[in-house]
Amino acid sequence: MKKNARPSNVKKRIFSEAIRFFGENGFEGTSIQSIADAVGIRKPSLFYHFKSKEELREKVINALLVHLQAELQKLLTSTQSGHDRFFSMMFSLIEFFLTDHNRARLVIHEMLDRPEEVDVLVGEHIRPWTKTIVEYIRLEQVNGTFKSDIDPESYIVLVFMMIIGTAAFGNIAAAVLGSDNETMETRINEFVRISQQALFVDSSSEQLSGGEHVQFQYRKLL
Amino acid sequence: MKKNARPSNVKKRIFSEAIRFFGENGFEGTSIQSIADAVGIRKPSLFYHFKSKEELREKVINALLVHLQAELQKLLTSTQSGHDRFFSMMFSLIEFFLTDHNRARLVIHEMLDRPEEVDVLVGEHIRPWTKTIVEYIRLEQVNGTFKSDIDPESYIVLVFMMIIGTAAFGNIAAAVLGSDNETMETRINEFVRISQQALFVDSSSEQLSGGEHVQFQYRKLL
DNA sequence: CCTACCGATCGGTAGG
DNA sequence: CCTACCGATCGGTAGG
Repeated sequence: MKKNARPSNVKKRIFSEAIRFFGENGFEGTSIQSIADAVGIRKPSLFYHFKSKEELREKVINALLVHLQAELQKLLTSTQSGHDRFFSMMFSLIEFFLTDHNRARLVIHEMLDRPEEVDVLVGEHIRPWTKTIVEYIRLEQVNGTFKSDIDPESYIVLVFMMIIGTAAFGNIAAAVLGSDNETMETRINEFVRISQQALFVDSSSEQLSGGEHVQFQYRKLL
Repeated sequence: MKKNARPSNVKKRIFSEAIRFFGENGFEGTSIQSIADAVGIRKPSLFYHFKSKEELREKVINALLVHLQAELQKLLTSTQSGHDRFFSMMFSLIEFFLTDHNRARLVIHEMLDRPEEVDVLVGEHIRPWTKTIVEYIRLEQVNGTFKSDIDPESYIVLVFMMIIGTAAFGNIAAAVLGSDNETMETRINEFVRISQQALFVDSSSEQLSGGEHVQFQYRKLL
């Protein structure tokens, strides 16, 4: 009976507090004690659910990538044109990281601390999806819709960097410029503009339709 | 006599080891002991030069921004056209972070850990330069050389994210895509392409001249 | 720049 | 899930 029991509430709460603390302060900057305090249990009780701090880290980052993978999976089941699928995936990424900026912070912390391990996990969960996008970009290059001098792999990585950068420290970067009127919305608008104008051959027709598509969806986030 | 002595060799070595460790492992992930070991002194000796770990952190990040500021300053003294100055500053940023990826890692770590403090320092040392760039972009928008729908502030922030992202985890991100043939050079080429096509109205003439300009310079880094 | 030492906190275990 | 406890390491000080 107890063998097949689903994760207890306590275990779930440890998990969500760990995501929060690891995202906010990083792994080294987070003590098991602080997580236990936040959950409302004693420190040794935490080791009943997770045998070490390291295991907690691994399960947290793994869960995040599985979650993202599931979000991307949803999109494939709904039959769409390549065009729609492409922008849906782009939006899905934006939504995932922007709805909780600690996700982006967590990923960045992990990429800094354990690049090889993150590579393995991303390879398992995310690489199939990036490959799909790469193939789609190549197809549209042959069709003449997308610019021929795009390097699809680099393009995806750079777009990804803009997304997690915006999510992780978007709100702070405004002060860098000394302008108060720069909102998150204008930042995302500019991101959409940049990533699309780097893509479409005809930046006056196709680009606009794609732009409207993405803008329509991300507005739900704001 | 000793009062006016310049920073001793030991102090300098503590400093450079601190940059290395803080960049590689972050502030919380670095112990004073490990820095002392790397320098070849005992731990308490370090506190003769820096009164606390916190002071060491502040001086390290401050020195990095002063260094970057100095690099940007150089460009203003050499009289150039607005066009050349713009691309020189872009290149200067790329060079600064790509010649030592720990600089980018350090900045990212600090932005994650102490956003407000980084804001203050960037405001002091970097904001004047971003303002110059913003003004130049607005000028070229009026001239009709740059696209009218650019949001200059957001554009600069997003370009900055691509640069430090590439410098900090550029080499790792290649594995994300499962392609071995994606080199740092193609990544930077794609970065230049994206950031320029988002800028120029006429992407077949001006863009190419700008592109050649930047490409010519960053090749020195590779 | 060193030896000697400090209280606090770290991740983690024993045993219930 | 708790109490009681562990060795190791943390940043930092005293005093020379």
